[in-house]
Amino acid sequence: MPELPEVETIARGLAKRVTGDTVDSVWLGQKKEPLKSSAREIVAALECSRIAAVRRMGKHIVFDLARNGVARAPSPAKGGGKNRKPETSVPPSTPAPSTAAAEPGGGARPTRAQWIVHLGMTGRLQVCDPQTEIEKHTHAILRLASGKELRFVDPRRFGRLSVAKAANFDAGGIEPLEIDLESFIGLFRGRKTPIKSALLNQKLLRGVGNIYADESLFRAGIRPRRRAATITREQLSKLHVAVKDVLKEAIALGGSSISDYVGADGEEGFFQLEHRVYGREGEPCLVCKTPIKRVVIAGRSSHYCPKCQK
DNA sequence: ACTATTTCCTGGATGC
DNA sequence: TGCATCCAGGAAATAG
Repeated sequence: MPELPEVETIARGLAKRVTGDTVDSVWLGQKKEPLKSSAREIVAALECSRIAAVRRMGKHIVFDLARNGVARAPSPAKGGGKNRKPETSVPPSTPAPSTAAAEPGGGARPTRAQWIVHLGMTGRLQVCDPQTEIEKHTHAILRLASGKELRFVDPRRFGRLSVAKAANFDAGGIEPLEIDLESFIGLFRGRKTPIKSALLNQKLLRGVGNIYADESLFRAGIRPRRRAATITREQLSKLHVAVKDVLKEAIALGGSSISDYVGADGEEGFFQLEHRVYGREGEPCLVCKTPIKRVVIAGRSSHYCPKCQK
């Protein structure tokens, strides 16, 4: 379940492998759930674009795309949205025959767009050779000029693909690793919601998920159900540090993972930050030996030490 | 304007 | 062994 540290790790791995490469063609599966933008838009943005950069914003992976502004011929029928048959896809479209090539380059403005990938719970991006067997639940394949393929696989389909045409994707919220103390405290002012819910709210902080929310609250000594507005400045100050520390430690370890996580290459195996409370219901607190409690907040399992956290 | 709850998905774990 | 049930969780949608 990729949260900020895992996404950061994946984005770095992808950046190493595909930056500078060009997307020759795109195949999209027939399942519509993973697509937040239309298939047509996604294909149009990706095909013939160069991957200028790969980076993380919150839990999103952002591919910055660049392309010289040569007017391309309208791509051949993409199944027009409606009557898409199963196994629809975008044909291995060889770049449209020369309609544009003759253009003397005059007024060719570079265009910018972004491909946004959210991995959801089980999403993975693999960089592999074309002959690698296509896994079940593969929803997108980008064929790259280098000969490699970039594939999006997501069994549970909580992941999402979208494009931002003007390269103006807004991930909402503030990066937890960048926020200063006063802004951090300001996020919670006047909020009656449990602090745990506030931490998970991507419009406030972007990138904190269930695991790191629990771990941060443990380190700060705050119970997850505490109403955000009732927490003292002093405690929020501790939380500010705790959130950053937890995320930084996890990034340093290459992202932690529980089950569905696979690295950018598709290889298994990342070190896991030792969880002090997450998933440890009933086990002794590592500080005071009190059994860790589990409650449900906002539909999420929330773990805390009833003695260390107030 | 907020906050709380429900919904979407599949595979793995559990129970009988 | 087989089948049903439950659970995990991010974020959008819905309800209060």
